Amino acid sequence: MNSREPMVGALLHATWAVVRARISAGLMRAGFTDLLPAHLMVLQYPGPDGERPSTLARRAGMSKQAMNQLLGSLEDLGYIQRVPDELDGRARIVRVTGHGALAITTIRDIVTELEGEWAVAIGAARFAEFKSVLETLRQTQPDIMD
Amino acid sequence: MNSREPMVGALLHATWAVVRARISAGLMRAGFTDLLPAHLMVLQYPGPDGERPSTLARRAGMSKQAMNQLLGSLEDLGYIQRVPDELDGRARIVRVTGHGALAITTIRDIVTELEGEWAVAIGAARFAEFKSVLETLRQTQPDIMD
DNA sequence: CAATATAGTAAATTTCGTTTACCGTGTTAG
DNA sequence: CTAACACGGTAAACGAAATTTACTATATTG
Repeated sequence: MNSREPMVGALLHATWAVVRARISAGLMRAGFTDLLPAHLMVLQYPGPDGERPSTLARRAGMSKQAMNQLLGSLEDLGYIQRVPDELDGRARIVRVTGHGALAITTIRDIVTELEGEWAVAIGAARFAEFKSVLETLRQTQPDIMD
Repeated sequence: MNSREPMVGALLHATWAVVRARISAGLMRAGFTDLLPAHLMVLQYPGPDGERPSTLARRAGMSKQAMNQLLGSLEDLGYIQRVPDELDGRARIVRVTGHGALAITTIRDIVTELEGEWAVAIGAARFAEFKSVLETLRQTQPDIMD
């Protein structure tokens, strides 16, 4: 019985940390020095534009209060706005500002570049298969929250 | 140009969240109710036994001070001990207690079970390939810390 | 229309990690 | 040999990030 074999949990976390580090470093280099790590959860794919705070909270796997704090600071920093939903007096809709869109584009470019490197490293076909498996496995878990 | 395609960052993070949730839920069910989420970084594969605090810090990608706080609370809770290193008067060695070993085994069983489900879901061969790719990609990043 | 559910907010608290600063031990260069 | 430096660990203060608890206002349902 071999227990020296690394387990998916650790592997997934470590590999995600690689992406995260690249995004953070790239954003700093691009001048987005006011973005904190937690903000990435909001700006990351597929971005918050047009969504409700509570939808974003569920998507990020955190409470709506926590998400609202993130949105509050992102609003203070000028990346997003929260406008009233015309169709539902209780709700708000997140709108990404021009500045926010620029940050999102920057993140997307950074990740695209990394994906390119990875595709070269292990082969485009294998990498595509890898992403496809990831997507399938993620959907194993119904994201019920709060 | 299709920008509707999910990117690795989000995928990795979401999939890791699935594992994390399973571990937390399983630990609670098994009675380890005093373990906090951050403790998993220490107890997760391959476990801290015989290692130095600073080694664990580097492995977890955090400062040695942060790791020491985790180790301190895990010691208070009876999961580990820190004993002096006989060969180096400055260093300490982490020793997992019986209780700690039980928690580690529990985590390992939970992840093994999930891996089994995943292997069934997508096929054992594809899953093995998936893990292999993960391992390769993780090593893209040299883990230099502190 | 009353009861309940939903969306969001606010404040306090806890958890988590970094920063700054330090002590003691080991290693190395002169 | 010993002075300088590197290394492992620790402590306290702080900052970041998320939860818990509690509440308001609007929608929906019976």
